Amino acid sequence: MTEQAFFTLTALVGAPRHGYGILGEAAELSEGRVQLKVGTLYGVLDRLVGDGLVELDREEVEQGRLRRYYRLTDSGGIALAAEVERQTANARAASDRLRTWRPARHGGVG
Amino acid sequence: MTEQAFFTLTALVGAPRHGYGILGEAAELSEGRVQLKVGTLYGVLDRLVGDGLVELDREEVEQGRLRRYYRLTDSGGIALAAEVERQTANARAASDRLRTWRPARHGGVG
DNA sequence: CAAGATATATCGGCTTCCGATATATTGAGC
DNA sequence: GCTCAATATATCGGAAGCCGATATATCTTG
Repeated sequence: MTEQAFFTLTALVGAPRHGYGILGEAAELSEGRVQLKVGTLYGVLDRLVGDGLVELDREEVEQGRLRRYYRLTDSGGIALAAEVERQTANARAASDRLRTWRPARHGGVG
Repeated sequence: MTEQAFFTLTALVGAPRHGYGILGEAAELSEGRVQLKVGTLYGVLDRLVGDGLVELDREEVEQGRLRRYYRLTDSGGIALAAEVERQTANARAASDRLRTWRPARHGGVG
């Protein structure tokens, strides 16, 4: 799963959101480590819908502008939870190794 | 940073390794969640060397076969540590949200 | 000689990312 | 009315990156 898909799914946890709203939500929950660009978003959404991880919730017209809301599916929630565990395990594996690593040294004992 | 680059850097923490050895090491430390394929490895290594995150350590001839050992640079270690923090933060953000999510429900209160 | 493991390296197809672009509405400033 | 910016959806093309296939070469097993 790509980081963009990961943030899209996370943005949809709890409440359906429309495309443009996902951008802002992803930026917020990543605290500036934003990865989602408008040129990426709709391709990601199409793929997630195709994979059954996300589905269309409803369409609204707000102040003349169309809003297409998407919703996380059960599969999407499960896939996201699995990805969280995977990333946590990966980060821990690297973190454990880094504890024994000394900066500015190569093989030195310090 | 891609997951393949992440595992390559992690495999090089602590001791220099040659390309083929990185494959096995990455498979071990990911406990089967292996991402690194032989067709990916050398492209990843070239990019990491180009970015200064990894450098050539030495070349050996073991039983007639060339072994090219790579070593993590200081920049590489710092970049890996930053990536670990990033992924940990991402996983936590998603995890926090998922705690409030109920499977097999859409808007239900349970 | 053939097959499999080790070891490096390249190629092409595919997926994905993302800036640019297009379309359309609302609101602010002149 | 016109321009600029924000909101909102959508597509296109270049670029990056992944990975199966392929090539080369050695050693071991049969």
